Amino acid sequence: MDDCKANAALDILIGKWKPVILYQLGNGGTLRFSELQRAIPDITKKMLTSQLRELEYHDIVHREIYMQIPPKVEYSITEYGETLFPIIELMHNWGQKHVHHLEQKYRDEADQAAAANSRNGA
Amino acid sequence: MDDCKANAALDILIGKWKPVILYQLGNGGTLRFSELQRAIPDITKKMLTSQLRELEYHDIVHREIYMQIPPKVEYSITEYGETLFPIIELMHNWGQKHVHHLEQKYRDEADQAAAANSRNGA
DNA sequence: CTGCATCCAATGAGATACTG
DNA sequence: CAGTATCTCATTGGATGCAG
Repeated sequence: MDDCKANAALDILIGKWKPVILYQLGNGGTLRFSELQRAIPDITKKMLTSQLRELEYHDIVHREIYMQIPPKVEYSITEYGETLFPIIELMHNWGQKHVHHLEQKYRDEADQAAAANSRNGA
Repeated sequence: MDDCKANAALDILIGKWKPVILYQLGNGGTLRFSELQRAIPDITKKMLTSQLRELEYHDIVHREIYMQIPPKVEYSITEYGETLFPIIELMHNWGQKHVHHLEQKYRDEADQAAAANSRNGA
């Protein structure tokens, strides 16, 4: 058979901001919408909303709405969502080594945006 | 520190066909361009080429060119590329469970909604 | 404060035809 | 056989403004 089930996991992580959001929530515990926005300065409201909705759909994050004025909404990782973290950590560690590996291989070449981005983030 | 290094790993797997290609190569060992194409019927030559090039750039697959007529090119996983497989397998297993998890979640919710409806005399 | 609607730019992906 | 070139369409991401 094919390995397309890996795509199921991939789908959840794909999206420019999903890993960062997951990191923030896995770290800060429960965060409000505005706190997330402050923690990830470059994200727009639209993106934050849509990415959160997708994660919510997949039962990775929980959305708690407080019916009050002004509105207050809190996001947190679900218990189920925690099971995703070992994978993220594995990817994180591998990715870290990989950056070195590529650097070594292409020492003199200016490399592409993808690798450059992850370096700039550090 | 942030988790953006996970993106480095993610970048490699992202792309509609990368996981399938990796699966085929991790499985069939060394394959020619045309063999890959036959193994993945829906892929176009363009996509196959571009995805392979990206994987090659990241040193995940090796491209062996035989200078002859007709041309012959063989692709295989590099030793380094092998180190990526534990991650893929983890994602695969998780993804498999996740499909069930989602099915159950949304089936249960549908059931509850149905039950609620009949209670309301709808 | 949280989030939706709209409009727009950039990228990804597919179809088809051509080449050494 | 193993690609490249070009064109088109779909999806994603981003900026801005409005609304409850």
